[in-house]
Amino acid sequence: MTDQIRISFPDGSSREFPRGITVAEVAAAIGPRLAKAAVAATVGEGRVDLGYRIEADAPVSMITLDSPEGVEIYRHSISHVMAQAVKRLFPEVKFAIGPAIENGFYYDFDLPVPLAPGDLPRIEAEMARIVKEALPFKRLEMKKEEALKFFREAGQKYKVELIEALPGEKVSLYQQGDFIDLCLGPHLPSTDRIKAFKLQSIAGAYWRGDSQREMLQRIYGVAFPTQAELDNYLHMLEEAAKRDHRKLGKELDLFSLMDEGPGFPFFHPKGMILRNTLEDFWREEHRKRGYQEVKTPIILNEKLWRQSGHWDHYKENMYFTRIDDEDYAVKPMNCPGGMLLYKREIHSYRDLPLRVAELGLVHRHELSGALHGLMRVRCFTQDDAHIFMLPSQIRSEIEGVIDLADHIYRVFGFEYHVELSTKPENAMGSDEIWEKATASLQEALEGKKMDYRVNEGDGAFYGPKIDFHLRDCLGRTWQCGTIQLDFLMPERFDLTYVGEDGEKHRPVMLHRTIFGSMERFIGILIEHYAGAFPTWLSPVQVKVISVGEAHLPYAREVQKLLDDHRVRVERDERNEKLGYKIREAQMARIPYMLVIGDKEVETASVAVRSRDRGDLGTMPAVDFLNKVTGEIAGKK
RNA sequence: GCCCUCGUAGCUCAAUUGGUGGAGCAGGCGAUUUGUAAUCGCCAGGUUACCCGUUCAAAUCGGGUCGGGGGCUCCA
Repeated sequence: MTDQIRISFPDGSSREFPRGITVAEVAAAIGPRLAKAAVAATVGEGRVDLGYRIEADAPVSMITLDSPEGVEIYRHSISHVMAQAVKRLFPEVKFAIGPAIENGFYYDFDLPVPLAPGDLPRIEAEMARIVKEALPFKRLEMKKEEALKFFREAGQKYKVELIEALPGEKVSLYQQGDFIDLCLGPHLPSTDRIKAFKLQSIAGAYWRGDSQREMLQRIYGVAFPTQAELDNYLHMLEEAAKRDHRKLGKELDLFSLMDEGPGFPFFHPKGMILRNTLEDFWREEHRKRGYQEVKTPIILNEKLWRQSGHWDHYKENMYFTRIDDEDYAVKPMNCPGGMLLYKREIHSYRDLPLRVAELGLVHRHELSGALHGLMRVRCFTQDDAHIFMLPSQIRSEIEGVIDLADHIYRVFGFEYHVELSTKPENAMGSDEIWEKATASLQEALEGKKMDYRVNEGDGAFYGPKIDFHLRDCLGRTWQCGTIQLDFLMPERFDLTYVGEDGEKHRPVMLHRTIFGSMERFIGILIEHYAGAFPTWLSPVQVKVISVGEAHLPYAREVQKLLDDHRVRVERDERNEKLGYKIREAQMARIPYMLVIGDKEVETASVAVRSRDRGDLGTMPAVDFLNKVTGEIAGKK
C-alpha cells in the first residue's frame, strides 16, 4: 500500500495524487477555473461532495454548474437552505422531502399554521441571510438506529418513515449551521455558492403523493446559477402568461366557461370557426387514408358498460342517469358504441383493416380541482378512431397512425415526444396478452426508428399505449395523440371476422386519437400561436377597412370578391378614424387588413396591412385574393 | 376531492380605520367624415357571487355554499 493513488479523468488522462486527497484539491490541481466552477464530482460510480476524500484509484469527473447535474445539486442545496430558513421562522416545522425539479426546487413541510404568500418574502430574506453566513454543508454518516433515534427525538416523523424504508446499514445526513437533514447528497460546499433564487408559490401536496395521507404545505422556488438566467426565466414566465388560452379565449371571443357548467366549455362563433376548420382538415386527412366516419350516441345502457369493463374500471369517472326505469351511462369513451357498430354485420377478412373514425363527445367526472380552461374539462370531443384488423396487420396499422400523427402535427409546427405506457394495476386480461400487445407497439416504434420513453404502469385498462406529447409555450407537455392496442374488447364483445378458411376469427383493434381532444388541442393552439393564428385557421382572415363614406361601395365589392372565394372577411365601415379601426383589427389578431381609400377605388386595388409585417403596400384586389387563397390552401 | 388563495358593472381594476360603491374600455345617443395601433361630449349600467351571522352600520369581520386561480391526486 503506497501513499499515492491514481486518478483518471474523462479526457483519458490520469495523474497521481496523495491518498486521501479531497475532490476540491484535485480540482484545484487541475486548474483554478475548474476549482471555482466545481460543485461536486463523480468518483467511480457515485456522486460525492467536494470535501470527499479519495482513498483509492478511481475515475473522477468534476460536476460544474454548466452541467444539468451541477444545476440539480445547486437547486437541491437551495431547498435545504429554504428548509433551514423555515425552521428558523417556524421552529415547530416537520420536514418531508425537498428535491430539485425542472427550473427550481420545492420542499414539503408539515406546519401547524397555514403559510400565506406574505410569508414568502420573509423566508426569502432568511434564506438570503443563510447564504451570506456562508455555512459549509457538512456530510455526516450515521447508523440507521442512530439516525432514527436522532429524528425521533426531534419529532421528525416523516424523516423517521423515510429512514425506515431505506436499504443499507448507514444513512447520510447533511448539516449546514445548526440545521441537519437526511439527505443522500451531494451538496454545494457552502451556502454562499447560491446566487439566484426566488420563492414562487405555496401549494398543498399529499405526503408521498397519497391522497389518503397528510396534506403538507409545499413551497416552490425557482433557481438558476446566475441572476441573469433567473431574470430571463421569470421574463419567459410573464410572456407565457400573456398567451394563456383562458385569457386569450376571452379576449378573442373564442370560448367561455360559465359557473353553470364547470368544466363544460361553451364555444362562441369564432371558436366554432377554428374548431370546424380543424375538423375539416382532420376529415380530409382521414378520408385520404381510408377511414370511414361514424357517430355513436352519448347515452347508452349501463349493461353495455358492464360488458366493456368500464363499470369495473372506470365507474368513478362516469355520469349515470335513468331512463324508463333502466340505468344508463353517459359515455366516457367511444369504444363500446364502436363495438356495437362493428357487430351490426358480418365481416370478412377481406374487409380488414376497417378504419372507423368518430368525433365523439365524451363526459368524464374529473375532480373539481383538476379543471383547467380547455386543457382539462369534463366533456370533450375525442378525434377517435377504432381500427379493426387482422393480427398480421398490427404493425402496418400502427405505423400508419404514427405517420398520420406526424403529418398533422407538422402542419402546426409542433415538437413532440413519444411515450410507451405499459400494463397498469387495475388492468383486465392476462400478462401474456399484455406482453404481446406491448411488444407490438414497441416493434412499430422501433420500426419507425422513433425515440421513446417507457411509462411503466400507465396504460389504459384494456391495453398498452403509445402517447404523443406536444410541447407548449410554457414548456409544459400535453398528451394529445394516443395509440392503444387492444386484444380484450374484441374478446368481451365477441367480435369476429370470417377468415380465408371460412372459420370465425377474433380481430385485434386499435383505439387512437391525433388531436386527442378538440378542446385541449384548441387550447394548445391558442397558446402556441399566442392567439395569432395562421391565416387558414383565423376565425376572421381579412378585415376590409374603408377610409371614408365615399369608399363604401368599392369596399363592399372587395368584400364580396373575397367572400365569393370562401375567404372569411369582415368589413369595418364605422364612422371612426382609420387608426382606430386598424388598432381594433390588430388586437383581434386578424391576419390581413385592407385599407380602401381614394387611391384604391381609382385603381381597383387594395392597400394591404399584415398583422405581422405591417404595411405591405398596394396591390390589385385580385392579386390579394390569389395571395390569401394560396395561403389558406397551403395551410399557412 | 384535498391544501392555500381569490370573487366589486359585459371586460380590466379603484373604494382610508367597518361609515351612502368609483374609473377606463366595451355598450347606447349625438357631434366629427377621418390614410395604417385609441376623436370629443352626454347617457345608461352593480341586492359588491350566493346564504346566514356579528355590528347602530358590512364590499370590508366570522361561518357556510357555489365558482375561479396555484398545487396535490388523476388524465385526452
